[in-house]
Amino acid sequence: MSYPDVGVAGLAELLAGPVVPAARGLLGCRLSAGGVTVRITEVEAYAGTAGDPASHAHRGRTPRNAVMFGPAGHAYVYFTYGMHWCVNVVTGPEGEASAVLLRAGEVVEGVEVARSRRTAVRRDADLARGPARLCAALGIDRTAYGRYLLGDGPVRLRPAAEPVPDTAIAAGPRVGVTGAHDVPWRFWADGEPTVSQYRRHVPRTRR
DNA sequence: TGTTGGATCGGT
DNA sequence: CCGATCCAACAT
Repeated sequence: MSYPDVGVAGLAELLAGPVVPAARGLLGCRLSAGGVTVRITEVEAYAGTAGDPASHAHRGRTPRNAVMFGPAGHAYVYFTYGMHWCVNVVTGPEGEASAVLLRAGEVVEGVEVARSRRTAVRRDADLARGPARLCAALGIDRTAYGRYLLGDGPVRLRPAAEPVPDTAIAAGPRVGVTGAHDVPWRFWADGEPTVSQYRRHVPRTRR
């Protein structure tokens, strides 16, 4: 199965631009890896060093976030909470370090494979409902770090078969971030059962 | 070299 | 609500 080059080129152009339109445009796009394809239903935009305290690139370039400073269309994969992987699509021009976190998706191909990686799941809608669950369903880990997503590699991002219309996109504060609660940079396809549950960030007091 | 807490999840 | 479980980032 292949997609028209013109669609991929259009997506590349979108990702090379400002992060908020890129985030909105990623809704409905398809991400394939490890024998599973998801239709993206929820994302979050992160600005680079440009005053976004929630961004992993906020304090400048480090080995972990280095790929964010490169060209758009590459995967920024990070490990968190000692056990989970999450994936972002790098956006904007080189040096800007903006990215879009893929928070949730609907599994549209490879449901059985996804289920084999997510054995605790009951409903199909929960297979990729949450950023770490999405990576688990697709088998994405550190080996996907820095990969270009619009080529013929093992992790592929493709344009939406049916783009999510602007009127069907809801927005709200980002999940799990310590500050910037007033910035509505979480976007989701309204009414989708695959969208992750909103949890306000609660700092831990003890360990 | 040591300390701290995180763009989470699943079970209770 | 809590515990799991690693490691990046920063302080010393």
